[in-house]
Amino acid sequence: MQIPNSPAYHDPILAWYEANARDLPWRAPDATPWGVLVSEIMLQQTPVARVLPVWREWLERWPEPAALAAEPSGEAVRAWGRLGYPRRALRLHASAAAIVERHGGEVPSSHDDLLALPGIGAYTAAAVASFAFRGRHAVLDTNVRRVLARLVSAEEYPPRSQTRAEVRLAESLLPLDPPTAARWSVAVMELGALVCTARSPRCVDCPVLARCAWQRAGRPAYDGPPRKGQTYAGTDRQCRGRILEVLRNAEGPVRKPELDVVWSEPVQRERALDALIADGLVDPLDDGRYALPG
DNA sequence: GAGACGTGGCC
DNA sequence: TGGCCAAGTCT
Repeated sequence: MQIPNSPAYHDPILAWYEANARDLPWRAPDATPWGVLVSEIMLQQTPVARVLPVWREWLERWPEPAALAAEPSGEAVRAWGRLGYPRRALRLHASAAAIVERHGGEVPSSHDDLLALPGIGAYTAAAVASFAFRGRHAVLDTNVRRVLARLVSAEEYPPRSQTRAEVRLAESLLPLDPPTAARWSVAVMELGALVCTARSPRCVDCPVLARCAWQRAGRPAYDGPPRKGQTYAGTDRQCRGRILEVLRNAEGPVRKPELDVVWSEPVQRERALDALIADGLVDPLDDGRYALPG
């Protein structure tokens, strides 16, 4: 389905955003591209409320990429705290180093240069290029995908994995003027986060309710294939989390028994520890102890 | 392209 | 209670 670039969609959503946007620090006028980049990595699969305090600590401690790059990667992992998916901290540290080496310490503004950084995929490259540099890029995150699925495709949820059709649709809806496109992108994301939510959407507050295809169709329930539910208890992921938590909370290197106590099943425990080492999240010392990477 | 990868809050 | 969900990326 092709929808022309249309102010009929743009104006109500942009106006809604002006009136309803959350006052988030990475959206402040004095937010730097580095601050935006850090926020985008932290916000991957992680709610805003949990990101806020950690983001403030990071930006105070490492106000620019060079400051982070100058520290051991383990410090990034430790400061990551309980945000989850700690490989993100490692990749952010590696990105900071790459920014210093390849871009003179300045976060690059081009989508291609951003995409080349570790931990930055299509979404994050588009988000940073848009929100930090006011560029014109299709920003297709889970919020935008859901809004477009409903507003245009009359589906309660978007497909399981992103399709070319979704990308084309998002691009076709992008305002022509780059700064306006950047504003539009963040506005649609915010609409998805606050109104057009996954469960119990607040349609009465929607600025484009009258144009919503899903609404006009009678809000039919999702009838596609079951969406993946992630188990956690008893998994390697939980085991890895326990091990890393010990290391984060320790002052320095710890002995093996201190790690062993967090998981009773030895085969899984060893597998998880080996995987953490392979991922670069844990450093096995010569003296047999374990530490966050140096 | 399916599966791995953390953590916690909500209904 | 427990499944679902949260600004994804990588292999």
